[in-house]
Amino acid sequence: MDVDVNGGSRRRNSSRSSSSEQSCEEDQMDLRRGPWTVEEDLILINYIANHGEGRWNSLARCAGLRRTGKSCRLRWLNYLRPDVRRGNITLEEQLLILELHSRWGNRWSKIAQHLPGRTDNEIKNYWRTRVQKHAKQLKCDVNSKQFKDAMRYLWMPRLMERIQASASAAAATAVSSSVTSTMSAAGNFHPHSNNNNNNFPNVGTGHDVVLVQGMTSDFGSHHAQINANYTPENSSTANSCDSLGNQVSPVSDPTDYCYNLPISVNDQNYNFHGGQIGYFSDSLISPSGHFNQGLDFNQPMDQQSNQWFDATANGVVDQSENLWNAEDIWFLQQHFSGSNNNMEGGLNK
DNA sequence: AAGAAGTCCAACCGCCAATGA
DNA sequence: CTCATTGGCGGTTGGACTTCT
Repeated sequence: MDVDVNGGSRRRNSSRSSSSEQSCEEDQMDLRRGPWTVEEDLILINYIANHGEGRWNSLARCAGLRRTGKSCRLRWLNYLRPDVRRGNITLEEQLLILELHSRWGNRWSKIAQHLPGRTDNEIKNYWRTRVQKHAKQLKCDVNSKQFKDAMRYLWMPRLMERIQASASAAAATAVSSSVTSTMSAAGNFHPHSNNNNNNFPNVGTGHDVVLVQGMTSDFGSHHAQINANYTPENSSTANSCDSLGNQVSPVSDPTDYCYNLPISVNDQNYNFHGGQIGYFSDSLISPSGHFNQGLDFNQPMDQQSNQWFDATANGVVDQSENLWNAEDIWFLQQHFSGSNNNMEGGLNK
C-alpha cells in the first residue's frame, strides 16, 4: 500500500490519523503516499489551472487524485507553483535568512514571506542542513549565544564580503563587456529588477517584502563596503553607518548590527550593525579558503591551522560553504573560553 | 571498486487556530 | 456554544545522492 511507483516504500504507515484525514481515508481507501509521479503532478497542475486552488480535500477528490488534500497543497506550494524559485540559496538570501532567523527564530513561513519564491520548507531545510552543520563545526548549539555571536560577527560579515566581491566582479564584467542593460554606468546593479545579476528575485510591489536596498553601488564600487569606523558607541545610536555618508534609518532592533546593507522589512528600514569589521579585517580578508572540518576548540591552534592548510592544500575546501578559518577559530576560542562567553563584550573593549 | 558515512530535501506527522454549520 | 473540517505551521524522517575511506 505504501509503495510508490518510483520504487520502494518511502514512508511508514502512521498509526495516527487526524479526524479529517480519517474521513477522507474512509472515502478513499487507497490513498497514495510518497513521491509524486509526473502524472499526478500534471493532474494537479491542470486542475488548478482550470479551477484554481479551492478546498484542498475536495480538490484532491475532484481532480481524481488519490492523495490527501494536505498532500496536494504541500506539493503545489512547495514544488509545482509556477513562482517557486529553485536552485541554490544565494548569498543575499543566506544573509537574509540569518538576519530574519535571528529576529524571529524558527518562524519559517514568516521568513519565507521575505524570500520570494522560496518555501518555508526550503528555508527550514537550509537551516537544518547548512546552519546547524556549521554550529556542529564549532561544537556549539545552534541556539547558543556563542553561535549567534559567531553568526553575527563572522558569518554575516563574511557573507557581506562575498556578496560585495561577487558584485564587484559582476560590475567589472559588465563594464568590460559594455553590458549596460541592467546595470548603470556606475556599475550598480538592481535587486529590484528581474534581470539583476545577483540572482535576487524580483520582490515585486507588495508591501510586506524585504528589499535589499543597499546592494547598489556600495557593493560594486571602490568604496569601503563595510564601515570600518564602527565603534560600539556609534553602533547602537547612530542613524548612519554608511561609509559613503548616505543617510540610513535608525536601528530599531537592538540585536541589529550595522553593515552597509540597509534592509527594509514591512517598509521599515533597518541596518546590519556590523561594524567590528576592522577588528576582523585580517581573518575576513586573508585566507582564500576555510577549513571544512570540525575543529575542537581545545585543540592546539597550530594543529587547527594544519588542518585548515591541509584541507586547502588538498583542494577539498568548498569556499562557498566554509565559514570559519583558522583565525576565526582562534578568535572564537578566545571568546568562548572567556569569562563571560560574550563575544560582543570582548569586542567592546 | 565497494561499502560506510554524510548530506540533502521531498514528503509526512502532529498540533493548533480559524472557520462554518 | 459545540463540533467537524480545513489549512497552516514547525518538526521529523526516509531514501536518493554524494563524498569519504
